[in-house]
Amino acid sequence: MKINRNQRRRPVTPQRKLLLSIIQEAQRHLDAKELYRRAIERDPSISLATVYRNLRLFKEQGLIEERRLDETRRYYESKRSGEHQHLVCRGCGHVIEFETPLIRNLIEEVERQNNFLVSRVELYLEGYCRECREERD
Amino acid sequence: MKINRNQRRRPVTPQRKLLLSIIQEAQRHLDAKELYRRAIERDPSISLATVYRNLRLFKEQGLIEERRLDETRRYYESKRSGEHQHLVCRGCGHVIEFETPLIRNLIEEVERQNNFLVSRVELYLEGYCRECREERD
DNA sequence: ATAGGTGCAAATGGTTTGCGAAAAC
DNA sequence: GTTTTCGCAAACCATTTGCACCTAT
Repeated sequence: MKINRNQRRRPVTPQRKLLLSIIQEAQRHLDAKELYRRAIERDPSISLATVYRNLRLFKEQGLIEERRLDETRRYYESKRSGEHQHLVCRGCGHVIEFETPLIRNLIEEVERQNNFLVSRVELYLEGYCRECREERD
Repeated sequence: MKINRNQRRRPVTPQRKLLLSIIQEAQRHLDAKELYRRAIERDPSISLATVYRNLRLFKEQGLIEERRLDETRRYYESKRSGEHQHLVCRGCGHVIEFETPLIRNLIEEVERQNNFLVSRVELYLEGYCRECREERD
């Protein structure tokens, strides 16, 4: 049986421990630079390349999720149990997470209609939150 | 009254005509390089910078839609009437477009629950098409 | 006449990679 | 002792931009 990249032996390095714990403690989604900034406070010699390499590894191992919340960067967050999606305000940039059971129905319908097996779902909604709508008066 | 960028006078240049007609005739989503390749066949002196500048303009004017169908590039397509989403096969890379009324319900629920006004929807589904599933035997 | 567009080449910015030294197992 | 990772600097690649010239109105 072929052993794929994700199942290979993976040494536990201090850098990996540090990065993963920062991601898990974080309240918000982090991009690579922000993760690097936080990591450097605890290990000043860590490099940005290591951050990128390990983000890729964690993603392949299914430990974190990658999201695109704007046009430029990729954001990461620790993988949690509930499937959730994001709502981004064009006014203040605030990111709201939400869950809805309706998305499962939708996926089932799409799978049936297209004879497709869905393995990844990313729903991105953009608009205006209440505060930003009220401000526009 | 302030005139915003999208309402300013916009000369019709041969480059713009060419680019827009290529996008409208295209069956598939095009990225900037592919659009450039096709444009150069009809106007060998057109530049990639002009392609990018006009893609941005067309997008701001609402003539085309921008989508992310993979991790690297941005893809563009002519804006059509029906709201539709994309299903991308991880096996063969094939892109299936679909529509479903369920997504409107979903958005209404999300708007109600979060007191949010949604202005852009992007649902990205990834998985395996029938052919690619059958091949894995 | 003039605001706006074009082509070119250089810059930008997020991400990836080659390499020799160092660490994990 | 062998395999994998690390830090560094350079490379990559899609996209953007400064500039001098050109074109649509």
